Amino acid sequence: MNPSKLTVKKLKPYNPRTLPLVKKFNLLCELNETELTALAQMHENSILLNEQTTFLNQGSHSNKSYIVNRGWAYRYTDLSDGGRQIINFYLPGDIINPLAALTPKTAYSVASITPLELSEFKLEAFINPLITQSRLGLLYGWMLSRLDSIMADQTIRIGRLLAYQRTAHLLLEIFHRLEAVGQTKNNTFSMPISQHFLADTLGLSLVHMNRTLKKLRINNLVHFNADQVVLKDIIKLKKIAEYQAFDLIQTENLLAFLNNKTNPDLKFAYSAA
Amino acid sequence: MNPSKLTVKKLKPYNPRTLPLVKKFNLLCELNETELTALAQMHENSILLNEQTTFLNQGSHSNKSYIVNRGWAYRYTDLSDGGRQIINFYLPGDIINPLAALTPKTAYSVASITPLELSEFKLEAFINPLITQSRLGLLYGWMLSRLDSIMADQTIRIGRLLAYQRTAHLLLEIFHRLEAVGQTKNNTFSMPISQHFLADTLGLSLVHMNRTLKKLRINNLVHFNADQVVLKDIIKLKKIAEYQAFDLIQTENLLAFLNNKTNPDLKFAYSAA
DNA sequence: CGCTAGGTTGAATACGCTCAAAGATCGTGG
DNA sequence: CCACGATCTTTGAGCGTATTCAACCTAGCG
Repeated sequence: MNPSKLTVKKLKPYNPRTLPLVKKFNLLCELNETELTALAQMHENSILLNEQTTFLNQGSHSNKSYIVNRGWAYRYTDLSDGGRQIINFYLPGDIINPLAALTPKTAYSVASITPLELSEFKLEAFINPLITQSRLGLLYGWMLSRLDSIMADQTIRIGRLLAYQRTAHLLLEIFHRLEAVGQTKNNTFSMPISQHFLADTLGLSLVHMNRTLKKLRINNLVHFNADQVVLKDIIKLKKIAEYQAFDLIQTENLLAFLNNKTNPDLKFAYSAA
Repeated sequence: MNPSKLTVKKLKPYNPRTLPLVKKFNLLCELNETELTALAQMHENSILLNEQTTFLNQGSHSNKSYIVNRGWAYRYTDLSDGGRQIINFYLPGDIINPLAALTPKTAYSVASITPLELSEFKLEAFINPLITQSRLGLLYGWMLSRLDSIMADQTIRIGRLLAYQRTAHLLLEIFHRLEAVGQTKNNTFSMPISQHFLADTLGLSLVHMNRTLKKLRINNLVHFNADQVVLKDIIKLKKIAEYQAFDLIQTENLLAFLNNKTNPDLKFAYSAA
């Protein structure tokens, strides 16, 4: 990693509830003070990265995980013909390399898209709060499971949907993920990536990506202006994309589910003996 | 789940070391008696399923995880046009729904391909051994991370590789995963799935799948006989597929890595306070 | 003002799909 | 033992989505 592209600083005082990860978790259940403190501790240091900087290299060793506080990042692999496949994006509130401490090698590269503000943490340093405060462990596990769903949806998109559908599907996913951290407004969000990134995510050529976006524009489904995206008809988009993904905000009763997990039985199971 | 298709029985006495999951872990580090006992306990009950039976339904609630002891299963989603996308296969030694206890909904359906022998377990019942015996927790986390890599590879395959490459890539992945549980011999393994399954995995039509397999056969790279697959030139296949996936058996020093994780510092972090 | 990165469009090509039909294999029942 | 159906495999032919190649346009920046 080029040191010139990296700044480490202590975060200035902040309200934990404004942290994207906390916002996301807070949608799922009302966090108490102890939990907020533990999460705040995971955010204690901060890294600032320039845009377009690879900070995790395929095959390298790293036992560090990162919380995205601001900006976008992506995980990818380069191919011999000059092509690139983007595996997934990391948006504010996402965790990069969540199991780093348990794996000897980083399997894919991760780079920033925009200027990026990360909190670096070592899972092993937070294992105790995660397992002793049962709901935090559940939330962490829930998040791992969400990542798995995001990956599965990516497979569905590029495996069986047409370019037009794929694109609608991805826009919907990004919309809902940003919605969960309060970064949408009137079906509008900021998408700071070029068409090249979209193409490399959806397994399309740049040219076809462009034509596909044009078609969505012409059909009055999506409006693009600079990096602002407006989803003009979410219902129709979902129909086109066969979008059936887990909708975070509408998750009927994860709250009830989580509260249920704090029954004595489970407390015993999750708390340190 | 149709009860007629399901049998629950106690497993007859067995040597834990013959269990696929244990075999896989044992390649990574020499398990001690305590660890073997804990793993054996996770295998205490057994479910037998007929072939072609869906046993986890998209959207349903389930807090059960399963270890695959014998047979193949797959996770998939059906599409409105009658199509299907297979997200991943579950082979012996794999864990289905590893975080079930932490998630309110099963996001995708899972079905058996062959007759299937599973061990059902609830994660919460094994949280204590997993966290107090630090290496088991590491191995579980390592496995979650492996699943993530498998999903990422699936994205690379169908996103940026040609049908010919995709097929080679998938065959190599299956080969290495079976190798890890001792189910290969002389570059040969059993693949009990029709071409239809391969097509739905790789995002190809059945017809094109067939032509692609023929091309691999003609080029003398793979030999098919009934459900036996022989990889006749692994080096060349890897080159064709740009296969750079994590090779379990060659994992240079996961053992050293794991042993390192048992230093006093980490013991403290992982063991119950 | 000229450079660079990103976006847009046209035209030819190719990879993979659909439709269609014919073999192969296997279990089952007459 | 053979006939039959079901499932899987194989092959041909025409078509369509997406690719590649090649330009040109636009906006931002030094």
